[in-house]
Amino acid sequence: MQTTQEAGASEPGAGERRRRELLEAADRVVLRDGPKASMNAIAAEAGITKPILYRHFGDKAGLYQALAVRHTDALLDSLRAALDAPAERRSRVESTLDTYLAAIEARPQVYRFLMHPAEDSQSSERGFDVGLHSAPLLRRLGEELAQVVGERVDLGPGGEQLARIWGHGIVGMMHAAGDWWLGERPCARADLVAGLTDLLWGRLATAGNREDGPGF
Amino acid sequence: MQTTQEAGASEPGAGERRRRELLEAADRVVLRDGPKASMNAIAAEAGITKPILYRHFGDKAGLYQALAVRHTDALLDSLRAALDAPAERRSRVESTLDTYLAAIEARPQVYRFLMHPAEDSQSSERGFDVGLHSAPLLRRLGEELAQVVGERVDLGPGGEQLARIWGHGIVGMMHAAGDWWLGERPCARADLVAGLTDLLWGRLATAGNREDGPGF
DNA sequence: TGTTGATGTTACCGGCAGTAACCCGCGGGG
DNA sequence: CCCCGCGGGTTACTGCCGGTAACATCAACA
Repeated sequence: MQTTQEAGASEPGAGERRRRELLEAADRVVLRDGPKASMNAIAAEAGITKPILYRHFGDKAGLYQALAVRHTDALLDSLRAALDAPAERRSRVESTLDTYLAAIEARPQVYRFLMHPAEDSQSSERGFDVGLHSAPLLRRLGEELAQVVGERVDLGPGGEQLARIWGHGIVGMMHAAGDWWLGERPCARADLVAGLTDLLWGRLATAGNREDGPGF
Repeated sequence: MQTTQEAGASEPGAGERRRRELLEAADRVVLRDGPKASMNAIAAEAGITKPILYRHFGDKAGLYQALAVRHTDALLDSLRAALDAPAERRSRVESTLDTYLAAIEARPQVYRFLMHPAEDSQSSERGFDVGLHSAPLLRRLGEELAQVVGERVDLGPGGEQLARIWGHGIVGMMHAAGDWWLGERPCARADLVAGLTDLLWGRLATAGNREDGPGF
């Protein structure tokens, strides 16, 4: 076995490499079978059997979380790049939205997996800790955006909290609209981006009522 | 053969009543056990056994959908009321947001169930029909809001499509922010409502940059 | 050589969704 | 009066999944 080329207790990154291989196999299966990929299928794809997966990731939620972290990191890098590009604010928002939509458009299976992960863990708690149930991806995106907004935009007193509200709100808007758009494809990506940006730019407040209808 | 409207056993609508009883039992179980409620548990709560549930609802997704429709209808009624109240536009938006948040605050278990229902069905299709995976509740809310906006607000040419984009976007914003808020409770409900409304009213566009930081 | 520890396997458990096959009371026709 | 069909109900099963215990293999080291 070509391994252990250097003496001592196994080379430093062997475990890490193995882990990455497993994650890539899991990725392939999830990409092929959707979120209902079974541990057996993932293990088979990786050329091993279930207990090894469990030794590496604890349980299914652990594997899913590891997968999610990978993809979320990648997506966050893209989004940060768009958010940091030198341009005026509206252009940044547009290109960030477009980056997100392009990502989910390119790999809808991955996206779907990220949005509906494990759901359970134990969490048999009372009504407490109702949180953290949904996709952690959305939370991370929301917090990240909140941080960017909070440290760059002057929102006056209480701005930190307002930034968090906006961060999660904007991310949710992006997500839901993207989800719907990905399913129905009612328009080009650019149209969706423009529409959402208009919404964020307050066009709902300034638009007039229609002559017909009860008004709004 | 219809029926035997006399004689105690079956009267017109008996099936409907039975169905409602079953749904109420299912509701109780879901409220108690969360989204992982099993068909066995639901059947036991209803005082019957599994196959009857399957005769009534086909499969678990069918039961879940029936439950979801009930709650979604109820929630939609509340929201429509808030949306139709006579007041200026901003007040309507605020009271609609507040109604939604009050609902999820009052019954977080029901809310969680509605947001993460079945996930599977068969749907082993290719990349097609990627849609309708997530909670149908969000889709319904989005379409409903799109309709209200589209028929009341003058959005110029292409307004129908823009209204749909906004409908789904606003609903997603409301949902994600509510989800986060419900989990962390970082502020009072009214603060969240105000923050989101500010966002929709374009405050992101008009806010200035902070002196420190790279600007936005 | 024998021990130890990592690595991998088989074989199993409990629980779930979903189904097949049986069961029982009741009304109607001979 | 008896039997027959039929709708509502149950028991008992299949197949799959997540998760685990116990066993097997092999390298390195004393």
